[in-house]
Amino acid sequence: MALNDNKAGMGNLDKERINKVIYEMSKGSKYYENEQRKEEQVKAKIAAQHKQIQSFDAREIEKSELQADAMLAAIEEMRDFSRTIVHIDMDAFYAAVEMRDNPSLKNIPMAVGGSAMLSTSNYEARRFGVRAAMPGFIAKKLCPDLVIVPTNFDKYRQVSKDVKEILLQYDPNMCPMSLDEAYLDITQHLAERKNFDAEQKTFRTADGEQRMFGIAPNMMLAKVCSDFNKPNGQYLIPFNRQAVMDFVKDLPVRKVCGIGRVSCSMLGAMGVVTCSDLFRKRGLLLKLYSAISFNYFLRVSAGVGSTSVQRGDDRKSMSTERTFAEINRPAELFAKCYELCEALVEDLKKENLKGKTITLKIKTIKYIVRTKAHSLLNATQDVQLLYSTARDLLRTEIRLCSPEPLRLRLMGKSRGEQKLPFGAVKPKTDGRHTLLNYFKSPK
DNA sequence: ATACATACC
DNA sequence: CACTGGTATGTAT
Repeated sequence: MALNDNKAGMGNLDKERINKVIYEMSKGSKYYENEQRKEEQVKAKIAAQHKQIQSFDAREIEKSELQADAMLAAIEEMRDFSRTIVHIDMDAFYAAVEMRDNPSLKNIPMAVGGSAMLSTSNYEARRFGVRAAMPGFIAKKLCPDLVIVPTNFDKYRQVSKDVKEILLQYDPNMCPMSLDEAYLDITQHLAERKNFDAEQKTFRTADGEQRMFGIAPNMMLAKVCSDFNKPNGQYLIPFNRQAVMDFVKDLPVRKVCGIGRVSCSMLGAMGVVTCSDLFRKRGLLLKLYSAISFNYFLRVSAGVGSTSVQRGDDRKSMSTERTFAEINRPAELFAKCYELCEALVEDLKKENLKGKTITLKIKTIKYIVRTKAHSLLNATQDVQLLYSTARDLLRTEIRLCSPEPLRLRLMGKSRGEQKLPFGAVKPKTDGRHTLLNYFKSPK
């Protein structure tokens, strides 16, 4: 429940005061109670892990270490310095666009979002501890002069599109991860530019946005780099093994994309804080984690990541969800359910897609989240069929609750991709957490 | 296949 | 007045 200071712009602020304000605003709320419940769950997981660790003997761990070393040798084989990968990240993107369009916002603390939730904040606001994913009303407590500008996605989409146009000149296979970040493989671009100084690569865009670059031999490292030297900095990891190992040596695992708050505490509980700790504890980690996770940890410890920048295949799911003031009367719950089906179908039709697995997501006023899914025999984009499926799932939930009412604050629908029958399996060069990837046959 | 958790922006 | 919304993926059953 404390301030997340993993990100940039939070260097010299009064964390203690900020955390106190956040706590005062949150404590006693249903939200806070749920967060505490979740924290307890994580603690339980750590305790279970601890118990498991105590059941291992030293010889087992040594054996696992040897096995891990063999895996590491295979990873080392795949180490590749032939590509130059760039990760670009538009700093405080939404806020930057708003400041561009209204310069009077430039020198005052400002954030984009609403009183319920902020998407991002400018650097003035960050000085007060105001940051992305913070509710606006808490931000206002931290910084009473904060100006909150409503989100204007269409505008950000347009700017994002303009920037992508430019990036495409550097890499036609450029891979956007969101409106404000992308990976590029500029190997080809560099080869075509003679006398190009690798240490002085710069991108020029006409938009005036600030942006960060990470330049490295792979995507994992490039992403970490782009977070260095904020704001508007760039950071390059030299293309040799020693430089990579030096970089990774003291790098906190939390900085690595894919290792979040929970994984970080689980690892921390066994003394793994930096990437080199992942190597140090490889014997133990092999025994504790799945093959997928362990392989990923080993790669991180070696500073090895994907070198293939390419857009993913088709989308795998599409969803719509909405938060609202409590609803508990069945008639209203069903009406909301129908409304969401309509909204989802509208989105499906925009992309001419159908769904096979319908998932109903609900969040109670205590913030408990439940999902119920049902797979149809055939994919559909028909509102009535979607609704009748979702309605049945909702009815079951209402009955399970009764005679108490089902008291909700959120409802959502999603549709899972129709599984295509003729998928071939191909080995994936990398993947954050996956070893295998499924090829989808074209529609 | 289903449910739930984690992670990312 | 008030703690999002969208997508992917891992883990467990």
